[in-house]
Amino acid sequence: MNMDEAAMKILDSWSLPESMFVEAQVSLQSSSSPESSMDSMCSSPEMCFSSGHQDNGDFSFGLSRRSAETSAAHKQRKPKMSTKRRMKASEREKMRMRSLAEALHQLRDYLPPDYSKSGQPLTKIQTLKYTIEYIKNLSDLLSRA
DNA sequence: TAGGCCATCTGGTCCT
DNA sequence: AGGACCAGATGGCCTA
Repeated sequence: MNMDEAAMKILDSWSLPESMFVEAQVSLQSSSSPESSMDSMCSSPEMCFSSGHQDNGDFSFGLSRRSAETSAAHKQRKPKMSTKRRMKASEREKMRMRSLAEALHQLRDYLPPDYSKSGQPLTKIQTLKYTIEYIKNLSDLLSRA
């Protein structure tokens, strides 16, 4: 396989300006002002995004480390959080997940269009997987240069 | 209609 | 004590 071709392919799509970083930071900031932004951005879950779908999910991380702990913990109940504290925690969690989603959306913009051939936007998982692949390709390229 | 994706809520642990 | 993080549950939307 011709390395120059590969290089051109990758580098051609590596055309996002630095301003993307600025934009990213601005939007992250704007989405992190708690009360004000919380429902202006998404008054309901469905309003937020409904991105395209194309599953390919053979994702098997070792994610079950807590199952044993939690089942044990169920037996020894902690006193419940106060409603106020629970609500605050929910808000924070919502913001945290939104900034995560926002970051993923931005990350998606950095991937070459080749990765979304279907014309539909990449899912979160696809974005992560393709990003890994993309970085691998770039590293490979650099190491051979 | 089933299945995938997503946002949100919740209760748990860990850390400061 | 309270914030951050995590994972399971839930319900809505969308597409094949």
